[in-house]
Parts: sequence; structure tokens; C-alpha cells
Amino acid sequence: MSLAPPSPWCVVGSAKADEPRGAVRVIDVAADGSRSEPVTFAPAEFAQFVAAREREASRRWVWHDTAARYPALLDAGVRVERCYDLRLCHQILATSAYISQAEALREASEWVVAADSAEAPQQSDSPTLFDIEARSRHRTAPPTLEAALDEFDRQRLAIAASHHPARLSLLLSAESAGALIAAELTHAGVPWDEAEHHRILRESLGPKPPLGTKPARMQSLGAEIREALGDPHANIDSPPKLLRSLRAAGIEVSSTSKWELAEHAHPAVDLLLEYKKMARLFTANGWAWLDEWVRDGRYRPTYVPGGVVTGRWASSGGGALQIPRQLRPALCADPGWLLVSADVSQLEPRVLAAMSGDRAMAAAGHGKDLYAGIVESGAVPSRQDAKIAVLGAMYGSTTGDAGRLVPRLRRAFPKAMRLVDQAAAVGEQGGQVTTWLGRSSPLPAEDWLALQSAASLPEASRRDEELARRTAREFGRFTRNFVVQGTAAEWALAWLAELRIRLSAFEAVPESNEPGSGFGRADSVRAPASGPVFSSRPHLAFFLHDEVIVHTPAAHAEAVARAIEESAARAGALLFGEAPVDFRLDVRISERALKE
DNA sequence: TATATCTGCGCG
DNA sequence: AAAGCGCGCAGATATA
Repeated sequence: MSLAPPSPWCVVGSAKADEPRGAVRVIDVAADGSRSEPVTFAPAEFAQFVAAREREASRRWVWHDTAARYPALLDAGVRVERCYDLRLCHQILATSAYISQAEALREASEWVVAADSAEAPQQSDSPTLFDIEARSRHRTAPPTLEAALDEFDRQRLAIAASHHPARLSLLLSAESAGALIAAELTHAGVPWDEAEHHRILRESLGPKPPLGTKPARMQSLGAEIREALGDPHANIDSPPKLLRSLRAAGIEVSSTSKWELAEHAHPAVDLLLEYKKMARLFTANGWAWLDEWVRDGRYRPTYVPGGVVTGRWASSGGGALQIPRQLRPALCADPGWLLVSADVSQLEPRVLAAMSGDRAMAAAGHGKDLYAGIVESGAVPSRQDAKIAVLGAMYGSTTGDAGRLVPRLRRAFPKAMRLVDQAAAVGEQGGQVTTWLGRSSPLPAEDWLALQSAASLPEASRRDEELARRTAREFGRFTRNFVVQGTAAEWALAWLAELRIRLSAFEAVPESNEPGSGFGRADSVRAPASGPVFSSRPHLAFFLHDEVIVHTPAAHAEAVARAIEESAARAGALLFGEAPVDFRLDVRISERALKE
């Protein structure tokens, strides 16, 4: 495991009260801790200063919140190579079990305030691009330079005194790189073919309905459903009312969810399932979504790095993490450009094999589909069984097919299973577990603890005991999954960070859409802007837990595909050294991000 | 009338 | 009611 070479830091804070509003104060901190005199910049000058510094030499920008500082730099055409996000790093360090004395960090409670809880003021009118930007940029007030320096010192001391400074440093670098990437993803946007999206909507839902009404096809389908149920007043959009109508029609369901409905043969059921599919598309990703989230051929969601306790990213607004497969064809490269899509095969079980040092499990996935390898090992008869067993092992299933299959896995891969079983045992006792690089799980809430201690008293009822046991097992399943999901998120961050560095080395290509280039659109309008920083070079366009999509000038596509592969190998080595686990990718080069 | 909670379904 | 983890969002319903 290697650390980044010692390099000067450039700590950034807000100006003092007597200086102009929005001004930025900056100070250099050398590797030996010595500091320069602080300098103050007006916001526009700050971008120029950063650009000049980035041209000189590698530096790490230390600031309170990348999401608050970086978008304006990108808009000014300035890209930053490395940063250290004090807020995200605080979030990790203040709870990490690798930190021996976290008191000083926890006392600096102003750093705990989650920026994502700071919602932008509600806009009642239909949102504009400005609103979208305002939403993603609204943050709590930045700390002064002195406060930033104090926090930076606290964090550096805590890391140096920790049990695993190298792992933590890697995690904090990856987390901070992730924050840069999230801002860059929003800046670049996902290339989105609005015409294709419209075509999909029209094909599934018919013509766009007038504002405030449902598509005609949904309305007529609704009428057919009411007919089939023999209930002219059935309200299909209200689950409780629909449930009553279904039961009145003799369909014995306990909810209106589709997986339960699908088990009943009734003319109304097929129609209803079709209606639900349409309703989902219409409300979640219909014409309204397109109006709100896609501008000039770019979909710009807001990502929230570190937004999930496990370290995964969350998103806020635009539903970036739930783009339905149905809409994947709308994710489409610009003319003359291509998409390089890559997803990791069975990321979480491979991570589990690596972190547990389970050589048998690593071997099962070596050079092939991990589930196929498990079948070959003889542990289970079919690929489907292998998949159910592995997911069941990581999620803590105890019943059904999974409950039957997991014990076989326990025999075949004892080291891997011991790791997740122990994580579950810790959680059931209200304890804390930690990922490979050092992100620790939150402790259970007070009412959870109260429930457990109440159930252990002699006067506790059977119901109390039962409830306590159930919630204990629930928390155990959470910690069981935390170590795997969290470490997988760390691998993915390392992968992204490596890839970002490799992509930045690509030469910019001439604007491919200029008239006469041969790629110009019929209307010869300029290419939809990927933002000033990325309009002429390969850039990350999409990231979803174990999948990335790079948008690249066609000439670079093959090299980008290799860069993605190399980055995956490098991420594996960074986290796990020479552990014999390979992280296999499925890489595709195409115009459209189709998914089988 | 505004806000909180629940249901259902999309993604990994 | 997903048997089993982690999310966000829309719409309906419950609550203040």
C-alpha cells in the first residue's frame, strides 16, 4: 500500500469579517508543517489563482466542502487534481474504530453538521437550471481559514496516532477524490438523447398528455381494470382502496404490490401490472422529469458522496441512482463520441473473498464468473443457487432457498463466511464493525439499547424478548452487510480515482462539432456542452456503485477501455496488495448504454 | 393548509 | 410481503 508522496497543502477558508463577502483566504502548509502568510482573494481571482497553482505543480487543496467550492471553479474552467475534503474526512475519522482518541475530533461538532441536510429554499415555480444549480450548491457557511487549519491539524494528528494510518490515508484520499468526481460528474452531465426518451415515452404511454392529466392509454387501461374488477368506482392509484376492490373481486392479496399480484390468475391482474408499469414510468421518468432534469442534451443529477453510512454515494434530486433499464437507450454519446461502459462482475463477493483471505472463494472467481466457479467447486448445483446463496450470506438470509443454501457455502468457504458471521454477531450485541480501510458502522440508537436491556430484565414478557431478539438480528444483518458493502464502496472509489487520473492524461481533441468537421448535426448547432472542462476530452459521465460510463471522443474509446481495466487492477492492488482476487469487468464500447 | 409517514417500485 | 442489505422519489394518506 503506498501513500501519496509528501506534498504541500493549500488550505482554503473564508475571509475574516472585515474582508469582502465571498472572499477566500488561502495559506500554504509545507510537509514539515511550516506555513506561509495567508493571502485573500476575491472569488473570481481565487479561480485564477487555483488555475495558476495547478499548472505549477501538484498540490492538495484542503477545504471544508468540495461541493461548496468546486462547482464554481469548474464553471470557470478550472480543474483540480487533488483535494482533501475536511467535512467528509471528519465524518469518517470521528467514528472510525481505527482512531484511538477521537474525542478532540468529536468535540469539534461544527464539522459534524451534514451538508446534505442543508436543503435549498423551496422554489414554488417550475424549477429552472438556476434552481438546480442553487440546490446543489447551497451549503452551510464555510469556516474561516483558522477553523479549517485547526480541523486539519486535528485530523492529521488523529491519523498519525491511529492503528492504521496507511489505510485511513488511502480512504480519505479516495473519499476526497470521490467528492471531486461527484462535482465533475454534475458539471459534465450525462449525455442524454431527449428524442430517444420521448420516443420511449410515446411507445409506452402514447402521446404526451395535457398538463395535470394522465396519458390517454393509462386512462383507458384504468377503465378496463375497473370493468374486469366489476367495480366502476375502483381507485387504482390508491393502494388501500385498490386492495379493497381486489378482495371484493375475489383476488386474495394482502397488498397491492406487483410481486404478490403476479401470483394470481385474474383478467384484472395482467391489466393492473401493465398499468403499474406505465404509472411508474409516467410519474418517475416521464415528460415532467425530462423537463426538470435534462437541458441541452445533458442530464445533471446531484450526487452525494458519503451519503450512505456504508460509504456508498447517495443522490439528491433527479434519481440518478435509479435510472430504469428501460431508459438506458436514452443515455447516448454525442455525434463522433462513444460511451465506454464497465461494470464489475460480483463486486461484493469478490471483496469479501479478498478481505477475508478466503483462497477457495478467490479461486472460484479467478478468471471467470464467480457464481459459475462456485458451482464448479461443487458447493451448489446451479448458478442461480450460487447467486442466492452468496447474496443470502451477505444479507443474512435464514429462510427459504437461501436459508437452505447458505450452510453449504459455510462448508465450502469457511473463512469468508466467518467474516460476515462475526460481523453479524457484533451487531447483534450492539457493537461496531469497520470496513477494510476504516469506515466504522454507526452504533445502534438509544431506543434499540433500551429495548435490549428491558428484555433482559426478569420481569420482561415473552413479547419483549421476542421483539428484542428480532431487532438485534436486524442490526446484525446491517453490520453483516456493512463490512462488505462498505469495503466494496472503498474499492469502487479507488477504481474511480485511478480512472480519473488516467483520463486526465488524454489529449483534448479538436471540437468535433464545428462546421465542416464531418460530425456536425443537421442543424449545425454546437455540441451540447459538457461544461467547459470536459467538452473536448474523455470524461466520466455516470457512476452507480459498481458501474461507470465514460463519454469519450471515438478515437480514444479503446484506450479508455484499457484505462478502466488498468484502474480496476490498480484498485485491487491498492486495497488488498497481492491478494489473489481479480476484479473482473464487463466493458462495452457503444453509442448507447443499452443493458441487456 | 403544511408536514410527516407509509406504500410501492426503481437501482445496486 | 420481498424470505435478505443499502438507497430516492412520487403519490396517497395520516397527523398537526
